[in-house]
Parts: sequence; C-alpha cells; structure tokens
Amino acid sequence: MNVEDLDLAIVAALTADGRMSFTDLAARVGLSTSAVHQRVKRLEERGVIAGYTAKINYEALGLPLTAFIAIRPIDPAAPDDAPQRLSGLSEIESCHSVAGEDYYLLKVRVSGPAALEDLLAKVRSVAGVTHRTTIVLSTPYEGRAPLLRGDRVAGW
Amino acid sequence: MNVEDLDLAIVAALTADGRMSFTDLAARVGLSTSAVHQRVKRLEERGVIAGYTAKINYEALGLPLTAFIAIRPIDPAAPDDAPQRLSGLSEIESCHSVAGEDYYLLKVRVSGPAALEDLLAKVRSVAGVTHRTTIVLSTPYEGRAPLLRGDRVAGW
DNA sequence: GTTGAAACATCAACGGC
DNA sequence: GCCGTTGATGTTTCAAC
Repeated sequence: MNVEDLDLAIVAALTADGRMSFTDLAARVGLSTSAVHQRVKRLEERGVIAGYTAKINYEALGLPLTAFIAIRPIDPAAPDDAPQRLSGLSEIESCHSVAGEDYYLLKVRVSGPAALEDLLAKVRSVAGVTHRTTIVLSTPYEGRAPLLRGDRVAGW
Repeated sequence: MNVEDLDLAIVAALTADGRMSFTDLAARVGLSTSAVHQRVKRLEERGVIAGYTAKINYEALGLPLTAFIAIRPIDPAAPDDAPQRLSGLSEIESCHSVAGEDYYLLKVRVSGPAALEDLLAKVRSVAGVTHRTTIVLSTPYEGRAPLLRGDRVAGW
C-alpha cells in the first residue's frame, strides 16, 4: 500500500487533533496547504483515514461506568451472528472477535451498576451467555496513536 | 453538570463526523451556525468534548495485529506506577485500571506475532508479569457512540 | 508540489427574544 | 440566559501551472 513517512506524520498529527486546519497541518509537516490537502484526501480515499470523531468524556455525559464483557455463544454450532444481533444495544462501544476461551470482547459504557445489570441480561438473551465482566476503575490513557517507528514491518 | 438534549444531539453528530462544519451541524440540530458554535465551545471548555481524532485503519498502516494484554505487578506492595512506566511503549493504544484478577488491561497494535513477542517482553520488564494476552481476530465495530437514551441516569 | 483566487467556514461583537 | 445577524478574518477547495 506504500504509506510514506510524510503520510505517517500527517496521520499522527490528525490523531492528536482531528480538527487541525490544513494550514496548521502543512506548517507541521513542512508542506504547502494544498499539498497536505491532496495527501489527506488520498489517505481518506484509500481508507487509511477512515473518518474523524470527537473524543467524548462519558463521565460528564452520565455514563461513568465502563466495562469489558467477554462472551461465548450458547450453541457453538449455531450460525454466529452475535455482532449483528448485539449492534442494536447502544451501550456497546466496540465489539472484537477474539482468539482464546471467549468468542467476543465487548467494551460498554453505562450509567451505573443497575444499567450494567440490565445490559448483561440483554446481552445474554441476544447473543449467548456472558462469561466474564471486567469493571474499569480508571483509564490512565486511551486512544493514543500506536504509529510505526524504526522497526517497521519486519518480523511478519 | 446538566447536558441538554440539544447538546447530546451535537455530541452524537460530532462523534459520527468530528470534522463536520458548524454550518452542517447547525442544519442537523436546527440551530443557527453561531448558536451551535457557542454550544460546541462550551462543551469543549467543560471537558464534555475532550478533543477530536482521526479514525485510523491500522491494517493499512502496517499494524494489522490488535491484542489485549492483562497484567498484574510482580510486587503488589511496590508503588504502582505501571501506566506511567508503560506510557513510553508506543504500541499501547489504551491502558485501563480494572477490578478483578488483573490490575491493568492494555490494548495494543503491532505489525505481527514477532512484534507482539517483543512488546510482551518489554511490558514484562517494565511493569510486571503479563498474565493473559488475547489476540483480536477481527473487529465487527469499534468507536460507536454509546449515548444516553430514554432511561437516562436512573438506577444510580 | 505550488500558486492563486473564489467559495466557504470560523469567530467575536452586538442586538433581540 | 440563549439565540440570531452581521462582517472581518482565516480556511478549504480546485483549476492551471
């Protein structure tokens, strides 16, 4: 796919501040405004930049409780459309299919223990048995940019 | 803190598209451009909107392997500054302090198994013994907006 | 990648509800 | 207090080089 160092710098800058103007971005990577503009548009078209989002403080929004829920289907032989069936539950922020004992790992945001209890009941009824729920106490950091450094793609 | 429905609509729109212009945002929530502008600035000042970020396709960037690493310190009596000591490892996207058997849950992005092996060694040497590593096979969805609906803050 | 110019968005000051 | 209008400044966008 060939993403150059300049593109990595652009991606890093837009990860840190997704609303940075093309003018500032240009100054940061040492290019003209329209040159970065073209590169950003190309990164968007190629899907390297999949979009932009606001970072939300969910505590301030009344959803102070974050948890991870590991699940596995009740019937392992049944067609596994759990992600789709769970997608209606708005409390679920992300859904990963994982290797290991569990099938899926969900990250959820709720208003408190009672809402978590309700959610767990819904998850059970929709997509199998909940296996393990891990409560998040605090989040030292989140959404950092894990970008490529010197060691690059060697090792695959 | 008192976040109104109008603010929730703004937050939802900016979660879906963090670079949406105030003009479009205004049309979407039925306000004038400067009215939404003022509300967004207030949401930023109050910390409800903590910033903006680009959504990156890490596979396209050469980091196709995502994993969760659950850790606990070697010496539970020692001062626990693991998040800070781990913050130098750029592969770590997020670090949550959790309840349960483990102390921290890390989400990491690497280029492949060899890079994961290297990272696990670094995590061990820096912040304790790695207890369980869960490989992500695929991600049906991620970064959705878990916003408040009718049930609100009841239940706390 | 660059320049330049038109269309558009941002932001602060002011007035009205 | 919150919303709307205005106008100056800055930004985005696109064609031509």
